[in-house]
Amino acid sequence: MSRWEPDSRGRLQEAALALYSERGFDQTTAAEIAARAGVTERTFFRHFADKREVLFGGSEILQERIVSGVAGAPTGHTALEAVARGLDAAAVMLGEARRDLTAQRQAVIAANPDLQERELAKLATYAAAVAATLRQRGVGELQATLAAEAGMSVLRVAIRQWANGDDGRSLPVVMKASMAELRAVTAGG
Amino acid sequence: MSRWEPDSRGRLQEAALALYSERGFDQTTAAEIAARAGVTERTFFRHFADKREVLFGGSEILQERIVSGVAGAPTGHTALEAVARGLDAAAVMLGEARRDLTAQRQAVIAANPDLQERELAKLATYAAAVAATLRQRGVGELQATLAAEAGMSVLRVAIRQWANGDDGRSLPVVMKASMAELRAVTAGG
DNA sequence: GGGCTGATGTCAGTGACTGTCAACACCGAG
DNA sequence: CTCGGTGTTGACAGTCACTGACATCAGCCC
Repeated sequence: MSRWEPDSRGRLQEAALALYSERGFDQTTAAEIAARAGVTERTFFRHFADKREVLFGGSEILQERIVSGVAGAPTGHTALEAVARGLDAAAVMLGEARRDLTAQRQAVIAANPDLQERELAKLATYAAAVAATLRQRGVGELQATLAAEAGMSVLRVAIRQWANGDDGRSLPVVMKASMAELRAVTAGG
Repeated sequence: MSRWEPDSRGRLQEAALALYSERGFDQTTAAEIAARAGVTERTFFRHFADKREVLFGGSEILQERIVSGVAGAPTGHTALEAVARGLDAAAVMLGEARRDLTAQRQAVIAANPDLQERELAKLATYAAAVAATLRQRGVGELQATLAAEAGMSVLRVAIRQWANGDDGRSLPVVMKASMAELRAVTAGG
């Protein structure tokens, strides 16, 4: 048997989500999260760069999925069509997660400005990666940036709608509908 | 004569921009900024909520200009056309600022992830205000959000291009060109 | 003159985050 | 099997962002 329980990182993520939900982000100290996970505060900061990052564990993987989706789009696709492919990939991955956990996480983020900042930063990172991928496909710098950022806006509103659970539509369906709205609004609607 | 020099807020902003440029954001303490401005650290935090906020002094005014531009658009205008009006207003206001100072500020922000997060948050605030204004004009929630966020993407890329000073175009002109790119990319280009 | 207000100074305190060193389970080489 | 390297964690001290509470004092109104 190990000297320590395994997966301290995962326990820290669970503990943080629970405590942030119960008391709120500001009223939770890193030491409390660590204690709940059975480790020390120092270990918390070895796994996560700061108090916010613990809520964004899977973001690298999600980014990779999105980029792969964009890169895998047929050559004939326009920039926005390629972005839509990436969003489909994201929707599939996120749709596999438990919607209640996603909703809980979104609620925590919505309750705190610092966490909202971090989420925006993550989406901006995705957008930059998508834009770089589009450029490799021959899209101009400016159009690549705009298409990628518009796509991330679509991603955000779709996730918000889906997590709210107002309707029974799956995330991929909501995502496609949101993308259609973007096309409508910029087409002159 | 006053007990203290007037405009401590303005002096703090100047001192912060200078020190952030010289040493970098992380290598500058709030106490150092305060000392350079001739006040105490406590006074710094009375004027600015945190170390980052000192770089975003005029954001409320800019937001007001953008919203006024959107609200003042003719009734017949589409959502995106109204957003373009707001961007024009922003371009006029920002275009009056010294481009070198804007470039210096952008360079400081570009060099630090925390400052980039704050900038994204400011743009998101503008987007939310614009979306609310669009909704008052009868635009649906989803389209209002997407049009507003796409507009803020245009604002960001236009400011970046203008601050870089690669060409001699004025900010309003760059802004219009960027908006045209957005229309092109979502129209199927 | 006297009290009120607003901006500032002073000081103590909390908590986020970091650097450093030690401890110890694990694992591969010999 | 033993030994040394490796990876994860604990322990501890330290810096700095940020806050709350109270004192100070110029300007203003009466």
